[in-house]
Amino acid sequence: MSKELTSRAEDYSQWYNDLVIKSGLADHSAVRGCMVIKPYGFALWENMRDQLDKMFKDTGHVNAYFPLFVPKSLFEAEEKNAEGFAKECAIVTHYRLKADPDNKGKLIVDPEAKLEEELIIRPTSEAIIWNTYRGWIQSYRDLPILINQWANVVRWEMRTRLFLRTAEFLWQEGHTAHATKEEAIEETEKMLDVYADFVEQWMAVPVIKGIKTPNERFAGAEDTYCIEAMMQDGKALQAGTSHFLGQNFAKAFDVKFSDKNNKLDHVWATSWGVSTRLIGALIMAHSDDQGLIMPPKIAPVQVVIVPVYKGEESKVAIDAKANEMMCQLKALGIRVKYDNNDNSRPGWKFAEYELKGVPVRIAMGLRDIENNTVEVARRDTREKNVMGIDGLSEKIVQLLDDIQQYIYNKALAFQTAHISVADSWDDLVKILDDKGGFVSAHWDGTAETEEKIKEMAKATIRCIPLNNKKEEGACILTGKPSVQRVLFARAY
RNA sequence: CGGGGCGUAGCGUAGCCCGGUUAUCGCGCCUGGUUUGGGACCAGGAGGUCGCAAGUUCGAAUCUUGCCGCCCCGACCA
Repeated sequence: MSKELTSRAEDYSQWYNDLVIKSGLADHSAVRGCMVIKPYGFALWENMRDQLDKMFKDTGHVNAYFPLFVPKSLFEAEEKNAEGFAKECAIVTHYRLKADPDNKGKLIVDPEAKLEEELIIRPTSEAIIWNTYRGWIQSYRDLPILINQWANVVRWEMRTRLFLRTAEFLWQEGHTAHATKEEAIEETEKMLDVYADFVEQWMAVPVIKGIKTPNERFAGAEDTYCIEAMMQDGKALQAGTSHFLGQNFAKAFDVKFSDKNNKLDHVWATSWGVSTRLIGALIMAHSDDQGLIMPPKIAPVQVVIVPVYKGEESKVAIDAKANEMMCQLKALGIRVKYDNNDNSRPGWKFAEYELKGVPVRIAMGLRDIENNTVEVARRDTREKNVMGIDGLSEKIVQLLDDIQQYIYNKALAFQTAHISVADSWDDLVKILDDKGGFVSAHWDGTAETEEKIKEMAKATIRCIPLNNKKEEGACILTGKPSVQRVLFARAY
């Protein structure tokens, strides 16, 4: 493995790829477009998943699991949804292989084993879930249903990138059913808030909450709410979506309930999801040319202790002291690793844990044993300080908090600095070209204009921010009247 | 699917234009030793269907044809 990471300035995209692979988060696999999530990457995902799962449960949701396969007839039931996903579906057509008579040791698809009805590998689970809900819902007393599932889905993307866009990815998808429109909208907004809280407070990535334009809406939704994050190269990344589905799926799957007055009505629905793509957001929001920078709250390892030996006898003393410190840190709930592997030297370990983004590194050598100190280095600022061992654990807890706050503030400052206002077409293009980031500009509200802007400036409307201030203006492209500004950006 | 690049040891590569002993070098790996405060050093060692297939040739990593795969830029998208 080469020591050097491609720098962000040199080639941002290459930096990202190098970083994912060299830090041990994930690797390309033998399957086109599919990645192997390695233990370090999966540990990160588990921490994210566990926290989200807790937040879902705290808001009244329960987990369930639905099949990977969706019969084609169910898949096509909600027309817009089916149409939206049709061109990126993997399809199972057969259920058996057999020995190839012309080619010893090889297998062929058994033509006798063709399925009567093709099965779609879920790109999302609305169809199979709403088909199931029909049997669960008769009365308003059966509502609401607040279910989440942790699953994998497959979307046959033309071009893939580790974490950001893979053919198969892990995610969670919430699917809720409600008696009233108001309640469903409330749920949609509530889950958007959960996502925003998680991404900001746990991942330390500031986001902008908003609503998608009809063009950018989830296929089959009445409204798509989203959180948008800003990456260090000035490109936006959709970090999570929460959809108000209206009665579309209830109508497609004939899911009705009797209200208190025995009046029959279709059920109101929401769905919401975040995926392993969040890991991509995390990497691109915080990391630097030395490697990853993990937010302490979800870092697989929060503190690493590196011993600096000098001769055999020092090992005994340092190991003892380090183990004692590790116990104290663990007692405070800190995820700590003591790396006394003697195959690599301290300098190598320092670089390695910086690459992996471990928030705090403690180096402990003979010098420290004598002085009752350690060297504490923080990954975010790369500052090093010699600190006394007494009362260190509590200081480390505080330090982890400080780091979490610091990287959030840094990302927020970057985001704020990358929200620009444009009042002319030339300004819009110039800002997108030179600086990147979000550009707040007027838009006449038509899909045609949106499409044209996308073609001409390669920028999409990321969202109409929630609580957007109403403001009379002229569309940046057509000059037609506009009632508010929207956020444009080039995006992942 | 269009444009560009690339496939040689676990990783990164030289050799290819102009065919010819045993395929180069670095990292990593194994054994032993010395080391350890920012990616250690010495000695010895292992590791290769040169992406696959066919062709040309006395002889192919090198030339020809076909195929496969990957990466990057676009179109599609979370």
